[in-house]
Amino acid sequence: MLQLQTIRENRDFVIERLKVKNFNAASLVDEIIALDNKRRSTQKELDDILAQSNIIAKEIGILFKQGKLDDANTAKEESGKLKASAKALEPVLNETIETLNNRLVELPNLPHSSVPHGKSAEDNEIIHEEGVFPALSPEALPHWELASKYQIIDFELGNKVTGAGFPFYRGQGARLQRALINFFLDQAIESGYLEYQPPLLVNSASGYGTGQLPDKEGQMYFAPEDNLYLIPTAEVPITNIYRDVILKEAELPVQNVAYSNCFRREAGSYGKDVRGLNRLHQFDKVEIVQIQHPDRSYQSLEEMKNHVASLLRKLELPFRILRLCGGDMSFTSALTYDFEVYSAAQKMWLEVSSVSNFEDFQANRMKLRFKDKEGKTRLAHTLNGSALALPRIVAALLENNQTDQGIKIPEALLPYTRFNYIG
RNA sequence: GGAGAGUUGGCAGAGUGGUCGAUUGCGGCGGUCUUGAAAACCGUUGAUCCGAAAGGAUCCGGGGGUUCGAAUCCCUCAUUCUCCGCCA
Repeated sequence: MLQLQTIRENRDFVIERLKVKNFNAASLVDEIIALDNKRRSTQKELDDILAQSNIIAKEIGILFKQGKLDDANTAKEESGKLKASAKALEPVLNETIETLNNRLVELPNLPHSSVPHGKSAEDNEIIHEEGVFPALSPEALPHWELASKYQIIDFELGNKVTGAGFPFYRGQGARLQRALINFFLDQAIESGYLEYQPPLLVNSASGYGTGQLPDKEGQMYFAPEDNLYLIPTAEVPITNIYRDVILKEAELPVQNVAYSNCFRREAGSYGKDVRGLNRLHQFDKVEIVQIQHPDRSYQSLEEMKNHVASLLRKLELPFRILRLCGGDMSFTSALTYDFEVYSAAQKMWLEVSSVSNFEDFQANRMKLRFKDKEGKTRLAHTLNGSALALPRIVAALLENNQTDQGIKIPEALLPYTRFNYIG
């Protein structure tokens, strides 16, 4: 969430910026400012009462010691009155704070000044494109058919055992998955990231910390018996490591990487472009997360962007980078780059990574801070990106590299697969 | 799953109803001394909110309660340790 101070001091600027996200913030912002004023005056009032009653409580202690029981009892009465008025004020204050917080989390992050205006995915700005489209014969197969031809991914079996969107990977398919995971992890480690293996279930405090809760609750699988959510991305546990943490400036940047299964209900997205590996309920992803000094977070964003680009280059996949427009960006992001690979048999661009700078939006919600050189406590910036999500990478690899001898494995993966062809 | 014991500041560890936001030690920071460093000595050292400041309020695992007053008493949840049971 945005900082109150920002909203208070830059009302018009906040409203202006959020127009880029097609969000009309004026009335919400004014309501927040009004609630904040009420909160402050109520708190002042309560603080004064408490201060008064603290003084009396101390006096009573002294009076008792001196044996002045009558005076003590008089003071008790007075204290009782103060207490009653404090009791009356407390719910007012709590309610105000609660309403204020509820309003505050409705306000999206401000988009960076470079974010293009726009309504939907069509308005995203293509900032980079590289690689060559493979020349496939007209008989080239989409990946779901290649998957069954070589018996490497079994969607039907997944339907039987679990349900749609939970495929089995088999033989060389399973080994390719494992190879990609290790390749991605090793590449990240080489770039200075520290590997974690996170829990796959998280509590609700973590869900709030990274912003999945409250608004995207329906997108997560939930285990009610234990009140835990299956993670939709490793971003959730990895970023929440730092919830309520104050880092030293010297510890920045924090660079973490984690492989995890990701679970998404994908409620409401049935029907379109969901064949094969294009959209799954359970998939594998390697995620990179950075926590950085506010002055250097955009530098980190560029580094992360370059890291992802280098992975796709090594996998020899044609790809492009988009700068998301205001309308297509997530609620929490200030600037997002999407990576898409070209899957040549489907003739479709598939999103395989999304790299974002959240600035202090997540950090404010989680109270993730650092102590700067002057000893001042400040909010840190958080960033994350997929590096990479597996299923669509696999889809593109299968489709683009199909040959008469089978599916050709790119050079960079050979040490990991230890086979040159699938088939 | 059952029984018992814990949870205090960066860490260790006092504090069982009254001036305790909290003794002390370590660590950190600043200084004296030194060519420099170490040692020694002196000082300093949590977070949040309100306030221009002075100052005030809140926080001793989370939440609730008792009391004029709670780190200290009660309830509840979480968590750690020990023992028993079960188990990859």
